Amino acid sequence: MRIGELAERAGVSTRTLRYYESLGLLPEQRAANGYRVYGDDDLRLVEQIRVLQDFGFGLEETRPFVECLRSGHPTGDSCPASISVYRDKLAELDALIDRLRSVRDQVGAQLAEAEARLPEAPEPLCQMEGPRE
Amino acid sequence: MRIGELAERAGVSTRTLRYYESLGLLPEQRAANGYRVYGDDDLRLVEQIRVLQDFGFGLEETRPFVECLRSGHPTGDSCPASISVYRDKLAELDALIDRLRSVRDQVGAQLAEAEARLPEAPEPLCQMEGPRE
DNA sequence: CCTTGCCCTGACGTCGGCGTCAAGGTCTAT
DNA sequence: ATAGACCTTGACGCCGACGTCAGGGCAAGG
Repeated sequence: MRIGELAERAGVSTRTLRYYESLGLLPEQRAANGYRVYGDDDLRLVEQIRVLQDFGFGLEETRPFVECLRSGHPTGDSCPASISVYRDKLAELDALIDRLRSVRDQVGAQLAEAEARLPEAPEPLCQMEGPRE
Repeated sequence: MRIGELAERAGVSTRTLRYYESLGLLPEQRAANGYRVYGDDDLRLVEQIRVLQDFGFGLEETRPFVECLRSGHPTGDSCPASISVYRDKLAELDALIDRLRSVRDQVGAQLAEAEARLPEAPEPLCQMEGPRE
């Protein structure tokens, strides 16, 4: 399989695949004419990367998972290094969520306060009261 | 007050203040020698920007608040445009928090699953059982 | 031969919020 | 007069994950 097919099957651009390769996430296998050549296992690598990216992982954080897969393990998280990244991410997420909730509450309070100070025309579409015609 | 003093009082760099000015967030008042000149009300502008930034607002989102203050209102959120930004931000925060919670749960589930598949040496510091010496 | 469709490398652009350096002007104190 | 502390503009650098363009090669069909 060449890069275009892998890109389509994985739902990413060829540019993205070349970028992953430049980071060492994808192998550099080439055909005689210089074209990149991939197998089904490489599709699995890209899928693993995408799943983690959807979770908000940076590409560097996907590296342990990718290397785990490439070393023959059945899943990317079959290795201690991947587990460790999971744990770090969980802690990071918890901290972030807490911060965001705090911010949310503060913004909510500010909004309520500001609305209370500005109790003007919530419905500018109200009717005129003058005589009709 | 010149830019260095305002920067120190506001707890930001002079570069930051010039950047704000380039965005039109701060006024462009100059002394005869070309130096920027600020008043206490400008300190309030910067403080307003900083508070909102800590909440995760982008600089463009602080603009309504800044303009509200500059137009003479007692607080930056005394204007409808600011209220509107508050509302948008609240919705954005709620959506983000929901997404993050979902991700957190998924990552947590993946972690649990991976740990279950890899039930090896949780405590590598366990004692050896061979004969001593 | 020519087009079409794939592939290649290299390099600049994007977004936000500045940091940092360069090269110079201004004001104050000694 | 000169040092030192302040100020000015201009411009490049950074981070991440690519998008996009330029300029060219390879392979197959008509």
